[in-house]
Amino acid sequence: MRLVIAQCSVDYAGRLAAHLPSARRLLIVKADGSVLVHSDGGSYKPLNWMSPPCTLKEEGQGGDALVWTVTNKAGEQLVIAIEEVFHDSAHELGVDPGLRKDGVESHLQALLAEQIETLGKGWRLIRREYPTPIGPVDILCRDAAGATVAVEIKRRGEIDGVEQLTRYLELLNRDPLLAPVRGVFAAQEIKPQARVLAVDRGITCAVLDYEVMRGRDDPSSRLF
Amino acid sequence: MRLVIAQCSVDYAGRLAAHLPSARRLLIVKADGSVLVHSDGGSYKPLNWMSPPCTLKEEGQGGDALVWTVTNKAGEQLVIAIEEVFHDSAHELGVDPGLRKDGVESHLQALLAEQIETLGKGWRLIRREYPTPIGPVDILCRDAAGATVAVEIKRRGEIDGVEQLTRYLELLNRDPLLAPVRGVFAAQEIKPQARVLAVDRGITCAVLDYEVMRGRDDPSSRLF
DNA sequence: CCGTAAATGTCGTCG
DNA sequence: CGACGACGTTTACGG
Repeated sequence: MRLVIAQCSVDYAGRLAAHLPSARRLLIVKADGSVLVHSDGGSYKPLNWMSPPCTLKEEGQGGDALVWTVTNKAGEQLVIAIEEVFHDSAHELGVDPGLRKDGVESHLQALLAEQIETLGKGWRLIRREYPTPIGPVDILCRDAAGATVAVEIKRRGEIDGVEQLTRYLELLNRDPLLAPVRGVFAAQEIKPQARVLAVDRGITCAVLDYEVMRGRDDPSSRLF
Repeated sequence: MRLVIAQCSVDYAGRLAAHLPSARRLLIVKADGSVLVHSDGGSYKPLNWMSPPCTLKEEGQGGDALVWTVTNKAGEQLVIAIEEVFHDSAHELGVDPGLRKDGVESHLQALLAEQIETLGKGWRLIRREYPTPIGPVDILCRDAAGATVAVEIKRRGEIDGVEQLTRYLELLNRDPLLAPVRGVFAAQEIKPQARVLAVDRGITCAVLDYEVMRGRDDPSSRLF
């Protein structure tokens, strides 16, 4: 990894065109050739960048002036005109062992499938990821009376999720072996507008308590 | 901006829990206190990070060992345990003038409004960003026969966009001065599932060629 | 400040 | 390799 602090201007020509006027910035060149241009604020997103795989060509322009041209397979180009370099260092980092995550939707889905009676006493799981032509339904199950229920799970329940569940319900209800199928929209948090839309469509809302569900979980299935 | 190359392990506890085993990594501390943890590969996204506003607390553990604790307003924490430091430098960068973009959806919308006959001979623009209670319709126009048409524009046409247009159409069709209103889903690229859904709902799909439209553009309206 | 829509989204997963 | 959905999405924009 190479770190450069430099006064530079940047142009990107690819999926769109973008331009950065001259200023002092951090340039990062990673081992895979990718380049990031960071300012001293904003957030984790660089001002500009080129994703790997790509190649960096460095050309002198006389004096301190340099031009870096970064090109990827698709022909997208990032051109960095360097006026002055204030810092330039290289470092060996090696391969990163990578990130372990816990608490995402897939885990919520696994927990709810295990503990389907969270939604109602006597409920039984049919299957997770029940396939339909427009994609899998998170959970398909039967309530105590034997009626089919489709469950859509989100970490944060917003309008999109209600739309998604609505599409599944429309499709599932065309299947005479399953119909009538009703819907449950389950999330750790449900936005007011999503709840209004769900209720308007006859969909039940269920707020899930991740910590409680995790507490009831079989510990062998935990990540760490 | 401070740049540190260090052997470190990282834990994040916030919206989810995440852990990074010990490895050599780049740590960036920006002027606003935000922290990025980068490996020597991947892409522009850090392995882990804390967005501003946040505060960094640095504590010695004896020897080279250090612990950085980064906390934000919501109580989310990023804990970086540093075993060994290989590089540590600070740099003044100043405020960045920011990025200028060209070729995003707003530009596509402007071009299509200018060249509305791309969608059909004799079509006339009513207006861009036609307001409705649930948000503005990208373009409202009339076809050669004088029938109202609502156009939703995307760079990449996916299911979300069809849903969005469907909501607009439902609303617009309640207005007796406009009804019947039909829909056109216009994008540089339309995904198969989005096309299926659109056609099923009687929405016409139109694939836009940005380069061709740009060639026909009035150059005075360009950003640069 | 909240809600919605866009993004050079990026990233995983599954066909 | 493409399609699809999640994301600590982040970010910009409007009310």
